[in-house]
Amino acid sequence: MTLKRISKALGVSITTVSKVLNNYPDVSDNTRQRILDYVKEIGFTPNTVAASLRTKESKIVGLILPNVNHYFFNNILQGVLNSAEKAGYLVIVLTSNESYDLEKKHVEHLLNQKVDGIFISLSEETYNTQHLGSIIDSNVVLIQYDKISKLINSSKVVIDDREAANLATQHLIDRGKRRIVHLRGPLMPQVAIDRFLGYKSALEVAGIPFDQSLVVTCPHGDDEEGFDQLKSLHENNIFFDGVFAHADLVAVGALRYLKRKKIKIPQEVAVIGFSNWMLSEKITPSLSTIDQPGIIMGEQIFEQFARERLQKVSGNTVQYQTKIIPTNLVVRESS
Amino acid sequence: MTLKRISKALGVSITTVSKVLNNYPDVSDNTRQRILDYVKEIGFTPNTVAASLRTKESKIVGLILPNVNHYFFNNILQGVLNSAEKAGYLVIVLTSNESYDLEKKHVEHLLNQKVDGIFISLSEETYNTQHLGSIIDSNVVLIQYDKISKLINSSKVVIDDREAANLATQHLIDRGKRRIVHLRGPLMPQVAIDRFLGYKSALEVAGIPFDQSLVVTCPHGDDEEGFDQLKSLHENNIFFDGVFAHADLVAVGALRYLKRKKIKIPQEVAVIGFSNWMLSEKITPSLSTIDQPGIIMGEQIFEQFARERLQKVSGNTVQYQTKIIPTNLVVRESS
DNA sequence: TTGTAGGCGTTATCAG
DNA sequence: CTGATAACGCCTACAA
Repeated sequence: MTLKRISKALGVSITTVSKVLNNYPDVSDNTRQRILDYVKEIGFTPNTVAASLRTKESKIVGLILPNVNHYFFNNILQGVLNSAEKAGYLVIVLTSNESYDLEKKHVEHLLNQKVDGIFISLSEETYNTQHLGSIIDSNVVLIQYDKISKLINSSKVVIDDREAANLATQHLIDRGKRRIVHLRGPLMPQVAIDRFLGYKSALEVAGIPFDQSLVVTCPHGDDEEGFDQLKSLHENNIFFDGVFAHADLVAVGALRYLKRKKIKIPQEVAVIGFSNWMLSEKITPSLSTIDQPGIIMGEQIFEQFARERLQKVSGNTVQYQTKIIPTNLVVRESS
Repeated sequence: MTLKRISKALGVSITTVSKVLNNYPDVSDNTRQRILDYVKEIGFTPNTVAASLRTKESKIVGLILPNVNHYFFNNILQGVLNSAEKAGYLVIVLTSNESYDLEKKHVEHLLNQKVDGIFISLSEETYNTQHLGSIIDSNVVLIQYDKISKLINSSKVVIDDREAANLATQHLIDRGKRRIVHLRGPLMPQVAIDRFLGYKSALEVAGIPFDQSLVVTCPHGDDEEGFDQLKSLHENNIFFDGVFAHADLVAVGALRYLKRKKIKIPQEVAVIGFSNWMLSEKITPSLSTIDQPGIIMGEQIFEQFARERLQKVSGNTVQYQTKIIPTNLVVRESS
């Protein structure tokens, strides 16, 4: 079914049908009603593809996630989907699997597909950002979230990782801990750096000397790493009474080691994670952590997009904004 | 950048450029190379929207999930994304939130968008299936997965819930348990019914009398329900030595109750869940469960689509297939 | 108030 | 081997 067929069936022009469907005022009530009735009767809805070829507006956005098997990114997805649905937008979802090549390929694909916006959290491999430049050149709205490049001019939605890590470390210090291990993320991405800096600054404020031997990396963020790293510290007789892990799963591994060694949690060693995965409240002892409100972030990502898009089509100058989403300390049994 | 601009820049026709880009053989090597070089130089890629208006092939599929905050559906998503990426397809993701109205709206939206295929797991509210009929009428490939309607003629990808539940119950029986509680899902959807039937048939085969008082529903599938239902059975002095929960999270709640009451797991009561969530191996005691291979299912969903799509465009008659994905019993500490 | 005509960027047919 | 031409379905200045 097309406008053409409808116009033939009713003996009016294609234009008139189109006008009615797009709520143009210059159609007589009589004709309008006739068309509306017929359209409803046959259940017609216009071909979005043709419309977007013409109008250069697809009502589709692309969301690139580093992966989908992560609680935090699920929530981001959920939040974006919520808001997009309300605004009548469709969302194309892609995962970069932390690969720069894939990420770049996805961006190109989305650009060919003429999406109205692209939301991206950079892969851990991404240092070259010219694919982000090409988004901007294509006049497509770019929103960076979570792992962002500060050098690229766009709206951003992030959490204050440094502040959050500071909060977590501060909490352990408040519990009387002074030898706090930091199981940190990989060396490069900004989030891992920021969390490390937050950790360091909390120590500094509390007048606790920084000890490099207490900081070890857990690049994959899984529980094996947490287990192994804590084990090796322990076996090397490095004393510690607190653990701040860059991810809940890593903290779970740490807890597992402590339990195996019958080390009392939190009396002897207190543990705090990062992200507030669903599992962190289900385990024993339940895990203290930093709650990253992923759903809210996802919603904010879309809101930013909608705002910018509006500015763009109404010819106003586009205002980039950086939204910093507050995190919460969640205290449970492990600290 | 468009074909037109390229053709002008090189002094050839639009047609020729298009032919080169689509690997038509009837272009001289010389011209072909010239065009290829230029296209690469300026980094041109054709506008997919225009192409799909013309070819009636969008290279986009729609995936409707009941929700994204469920480990199983995440894996489905992951699997579909994997296969779609390889085949050069884009995936629009939507969640029905178990709402029939939303589901129907999403289907219409996808149809207007002229997607090549729609993959759907029915919401719990869905009994009317005429929106599925309209997918078929639109000549769009429909693949049903997980929660399906048997009445609708389409390819299907499911797990054998009945067999899986039978396996789980059988396992508890093998462990010497005879009074096995079934924490079942809501009354209506087929999956919950099938799991219940599997439970029942395992008892029957083992010659254990079925006791209705051991079967209670946990409609939301969260851990509170598991906890509460087990508590109420226990407090009503209903004896049991095994628990088969319809979801891992429910089983987690059950474990929590047993631990609180210092009931020995698995000696006094053995527990098995369903789905193999990530958390089920992280908790103590780790949870025995049925592994639903979501990623494989997702990949199969896309493969089915690709197969059917090929049959359709090559003019062959379409063969509907039902793929039953085998599940695995995962034995851990709780049983 | 209604309709004509041109074009969005691509692909497919067919003639040269 | 190359290119002119029409068409996909819709929107929108502009003319009637």
